[in-house]
Amino acid sequence: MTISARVHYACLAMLELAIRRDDKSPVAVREITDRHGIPGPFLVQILRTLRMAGWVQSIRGSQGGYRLSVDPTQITLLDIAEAVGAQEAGCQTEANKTEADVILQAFWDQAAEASRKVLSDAKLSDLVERCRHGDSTMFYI
Amino acid sequence: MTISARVHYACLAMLELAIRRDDKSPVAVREITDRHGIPGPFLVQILRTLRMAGWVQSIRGSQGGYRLSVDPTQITLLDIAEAVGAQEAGCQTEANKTEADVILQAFWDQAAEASRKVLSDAKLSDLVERCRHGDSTMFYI
DNA sequence: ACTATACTTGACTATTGAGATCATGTTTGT
DNA sequence: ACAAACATGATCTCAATAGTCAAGTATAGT
Repeated sequence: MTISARVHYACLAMLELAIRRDDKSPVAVREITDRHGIPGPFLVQILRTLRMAGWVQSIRGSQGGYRLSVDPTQITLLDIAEAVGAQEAGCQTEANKTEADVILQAFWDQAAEASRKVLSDAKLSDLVERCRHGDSTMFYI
Repeated sequence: MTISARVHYACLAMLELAIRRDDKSPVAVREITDRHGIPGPFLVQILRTLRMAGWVQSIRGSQGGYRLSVDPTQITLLDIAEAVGAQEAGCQTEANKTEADVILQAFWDQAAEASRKVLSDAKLSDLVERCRHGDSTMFYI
């Protein structure tokens, strides 16, 4: 599971929208790019993907912007990463013929699964909480 | 932890050399490439890296080849992957300024650590055993 | 109705790194 | 001497990521 800038940006945007989901007015793209230093048109591209996934809603026109349209407890970092196209870490060599290939592949799969597990345990709502409490300290295993 | 073809090939080569470490004569590059369908010059490039890591020894001249020069119980898949340059999955955006950045980064790190853990538990000697017993079935957690 | 603001869409460019190859040189067994 | 086999560095191709541009559409506020 490779975390590209695209994935990171997508998560930042979702987090921002989740934090401000009770605002009266929607969040403008500009506000997100300014706060996090994301290239504007690039974020728009990413938001489009998120909209097609049904997770954000866009409001056009002046005073427009984006709004979260799902329950933050139902979305995980893994969901977001996969939606914007993080690719599997599994090194799929076309035809695994030899036994050694198969054995190694099993480990690659297992490693990929381990990181997927971490990300699928991270609910968007948890991140919101963490941001609200200014709790940027993490507990590693 | 992205598993590139380079990493996969490196592990295949190390595994092959580990299996045949008690052979009288060294293993020729040609034998490895033939068995696993690895592009010849590419494998040579990888073997050079492994030699510089001190894990294989090259014997020049006719009847030459490669030989494992370390104890297979001391080398893990993670070691090999890092030696040939698997890059961290951690998406290091130059300056993590905002708190959201820091919080997300912690998850990327944690995910990377999870897959590193899997690979660091896989000793080369274990793989050799598995190959010897024709045991290509894996036990997922 | 006009206009500024802000999202929509699709095409486009640039940079990077992985994967792979080539040519030429060096070493060594027979 | 000859051939087999490794050594080394340069080079090439291709795809994906990161990022840009331009022309268009919708809406709020006046």
